[in-house]
Amino acid sequence: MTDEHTADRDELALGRIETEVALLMRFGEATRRGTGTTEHRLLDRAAYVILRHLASVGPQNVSALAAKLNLDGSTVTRQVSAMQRDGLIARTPDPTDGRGTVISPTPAGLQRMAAVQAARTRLYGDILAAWSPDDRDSLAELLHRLNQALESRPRPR
Amino acid sequence: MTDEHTADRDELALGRIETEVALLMRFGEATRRGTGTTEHRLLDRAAYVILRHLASVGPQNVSALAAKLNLDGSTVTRQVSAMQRDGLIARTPDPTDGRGTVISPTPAGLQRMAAVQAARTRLYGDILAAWSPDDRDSLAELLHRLNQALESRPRPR
DNA sequence: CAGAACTACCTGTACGATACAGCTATCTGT
DNA sequence: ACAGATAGCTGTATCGTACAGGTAGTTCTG
Repeated sequence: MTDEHTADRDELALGRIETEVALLMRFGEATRRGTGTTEHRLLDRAAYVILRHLASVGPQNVSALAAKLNLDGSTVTRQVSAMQRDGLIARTPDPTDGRGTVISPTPAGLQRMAAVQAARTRLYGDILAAWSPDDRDSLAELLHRLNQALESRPRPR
Repeated sequence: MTDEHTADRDELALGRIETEVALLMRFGEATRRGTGTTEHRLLDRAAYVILRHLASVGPQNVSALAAKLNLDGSTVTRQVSAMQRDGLIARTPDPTDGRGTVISPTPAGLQRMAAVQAARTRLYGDILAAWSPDDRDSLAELLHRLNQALESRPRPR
């Protein structure tokens, strides 16, 4: 912004970030698809994210979940139905609103979530085995800030 | 590994990384889905990735693309067919192998790819407007290293 | 307080991206 | 020259998602 070198450097960094995020996304998807192996036999990803959210902020109704996850309500309805069938969450009528249904994680659901989380953490430990603690911290911190930046800018258009 | 404090700190960082990557993935998908708005009207994501790869390493056959993108050959076949229909790539018989088909980007394809790339880079510039150049560089670098680490460990199991 | 407008959820349906299985044409090694 | 491998295509199935429409319950308004 102040001089041309800085502008160039920024351009470059942004391009690299764009590239790397795209690449990471590819990896994530490939992993998700390809890994029927472990976790995803236990818990498909949507269920994992829903459980994490329920665990962190407490029981929620379908609409709140949908809003948080950026998904259509109907999608969440179905995912929640599947999770109920699998005993991962429980539906109870919302006492304060006859239309609503409150979704709560079951102990089994929380336990499965924790197991998947642990497996993933282990996986990262494996992948980042050669990294210094400082680098790990930095990555965690920068990703956190990136997500914050993304969150505060939900409508890119 | 050497002392308990380090181990704890690592655990923590790994957990955070796991969380943030999952979150980033969610964002990416939500953006992809929700954004019929701009880029994705122009170029769906698979096409973008394919074009990027073709642009960076030159014309490829379907199998090579599939391997690189971690996708089934049939998937790539269909994507490539759609891209051919849209004039983004051209198929030519492989002169050195009668079975093969070489996929090359067309000028139109490269141009669309560049436009999407520019749009994305601009978007990141927007999102990271408040970041210092140093932080941007760090993020780019760490993401790059993360992807490298992921790549050298393609089969987590 | 009655009807209108809204909201929460569910169900039907459609679509896109993907995988797997099976096919044909071609190539390669013995 | 034949057997087996490989490249690509097509058929079919699945999964996650969205959108449209329906029903029941809630809130607002005159």
